[in-house]
Amino acid sequence: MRWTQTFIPTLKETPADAEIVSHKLMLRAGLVRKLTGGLYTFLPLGLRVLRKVEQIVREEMDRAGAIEVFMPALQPPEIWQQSGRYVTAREVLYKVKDRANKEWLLGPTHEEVITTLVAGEISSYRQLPRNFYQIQTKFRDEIRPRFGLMRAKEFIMKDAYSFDITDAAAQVSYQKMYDAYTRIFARCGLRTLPVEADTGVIGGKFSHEFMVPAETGENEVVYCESGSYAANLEKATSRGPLEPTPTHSTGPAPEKFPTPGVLTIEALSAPPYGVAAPAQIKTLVLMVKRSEEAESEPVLVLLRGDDQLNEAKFAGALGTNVFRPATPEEVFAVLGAHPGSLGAVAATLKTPDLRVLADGALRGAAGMTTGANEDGFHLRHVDLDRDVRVTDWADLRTVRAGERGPVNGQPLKLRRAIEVGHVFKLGTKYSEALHALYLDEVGHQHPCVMGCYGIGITRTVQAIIEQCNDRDGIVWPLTTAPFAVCLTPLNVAPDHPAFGLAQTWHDELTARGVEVLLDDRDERPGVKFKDADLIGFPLRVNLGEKSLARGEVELKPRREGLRAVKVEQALSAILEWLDTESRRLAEGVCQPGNSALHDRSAAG
RNA sequence: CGGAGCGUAGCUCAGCUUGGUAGAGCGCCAGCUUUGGGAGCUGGAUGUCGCAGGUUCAAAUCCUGUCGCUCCGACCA
Repeated sequence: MRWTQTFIPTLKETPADAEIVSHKLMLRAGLVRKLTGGLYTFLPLGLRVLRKVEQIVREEMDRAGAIEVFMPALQPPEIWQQSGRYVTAREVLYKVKDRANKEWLLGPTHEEVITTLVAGEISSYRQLPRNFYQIQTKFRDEIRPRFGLMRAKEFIMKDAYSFDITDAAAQVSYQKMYDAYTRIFARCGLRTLPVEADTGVIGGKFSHEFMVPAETGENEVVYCESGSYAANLEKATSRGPLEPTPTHSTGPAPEKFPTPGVLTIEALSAPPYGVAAPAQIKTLVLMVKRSEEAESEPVLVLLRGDDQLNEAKFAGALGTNVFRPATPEEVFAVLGAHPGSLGAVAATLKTPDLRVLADGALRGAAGMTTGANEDGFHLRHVDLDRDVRVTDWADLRTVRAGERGPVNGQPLKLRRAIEVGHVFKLGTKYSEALHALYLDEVGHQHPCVMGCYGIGITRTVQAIIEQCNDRDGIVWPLTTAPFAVCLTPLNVAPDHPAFGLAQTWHDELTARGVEVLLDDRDERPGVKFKDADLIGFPLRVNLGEKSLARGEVELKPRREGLRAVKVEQALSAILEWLDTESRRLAEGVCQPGNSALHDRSAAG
């Protein structure tokens, strides 16, 4: 390909609406252009990268035995009503109407469609297992699209759905996808960290997210250096807070004492009270909706004073994710006091059958201090077991860095990350709702056990840029670069030897299957060098008069120094470099332990 | 949806406080010079100042409304 024959609008200056480095570089390198918030046009270079990631995904999905299909993006609302998600997912659903005023949905995902297909086509255990996948545009009415392709209204996703006869078989399908994902991201040149993920209200422990460590990520992951534990913060557990919870009773009964104006844990831990945060009980009031029709009902949540509620864990413990903090008015109605003076001591409760969820870190807690449900007063000498009627115990706290990991007690670390893939064991939720049933050997009917597996293709493209860049621009891994080689003749006069040579090599390399871009622009060398570095071609070859006079050209790998080679050896040197580089990447694929934890230093 | 900020040339931005002929740099076009890390000089083209109202002799500037974008939060199969 010749530079002047394609369209590569690079920018010297950063567009004002880009915030993170990958977004800036995508725009500056001419990979994409914004149509409007959350909607982007892929320009030729961006499209080439996109196709490369798609191809890697396709090859690994095929290798893992998945079957490619292509489903409609436009979907009938009926199947969403059948699965129940017409209501639960309503906030992300784009709805359109046809001329007969019938409503249609733009698919944010395809569980309903694939399950409907399987329901009609598969009826025997002999036809299972099956894993169908597609690469397709998804539509989600994101409340706040941001960071370019990271969170968009329309994006490309690879989604796969497995159907098995038993739970055990579904686990095998799950593991195949997990392994395929590990290979996919390694081949893309991404260092990812698979973490245990929240399974939400569906429950179960089979969900992993593939995370790209990056300060700009929207997720937080918890991990330990030994690699024995890694989880999304929403899911992460530990052996508990570092500071122990007091367990020695300090008095025979709770004692009320005045605390005028004290509304926070901090205020109560300061003089003159001096009650350490771990010796306080934090009381939260949440309004929970058990079903669409039900009224919100209050639930008390007890945490240690220095802990934060983990809402995902709370949702899991409750079996619903429809809840919100109570308003001060609701709080007063329930407890007779305002936030700052709340507590769960049974004797102070107006409603004895109020549901009380307590975090495990409070087990056996004694000599604690908490609100008295009377504005301006607290209670001390509170013993959990003696004074509080806890309905349910659960792990509800958010893990903090430094705590001991659940697996081998190693200290936990926290860092931000971008989610690029998610594997999830679904169970029978959709197969039951949409009747994807099979007959077993003895003629009994069962719902298929399902799994779903997503990769954000467009997000992966940007994640690669976020991880592989330097001061001068993008540093593409060879496997996902828009072109492997950029030939840069410094003179493009038709009869100039540099240009002639570049054209010959371009044709020669192209014939050998190498993806070459010939920079045939009549620009000064500085412009060409800057653009090539900005876009980040793995290898640049400079053909200039000075070195040609010595019978040489220059090989400039994007992340290595300049190297002069004799003209007659140049082609084989280029091919050899590409060969070495692709072997180097392939080795990375074979070592999935290529720890994503140790960032930057090993980056491009 | 709550909070904050921004909409002026293709891009980055100044001008707005204190109303009075629409600006700079880059890019673009032409010419000359230059030619190994975003060249120099000369000349040129380019704007309903996001949109709609209002105030005023006069609005990019002040007021009201509205739309869009960005960030923080809430939300997020």
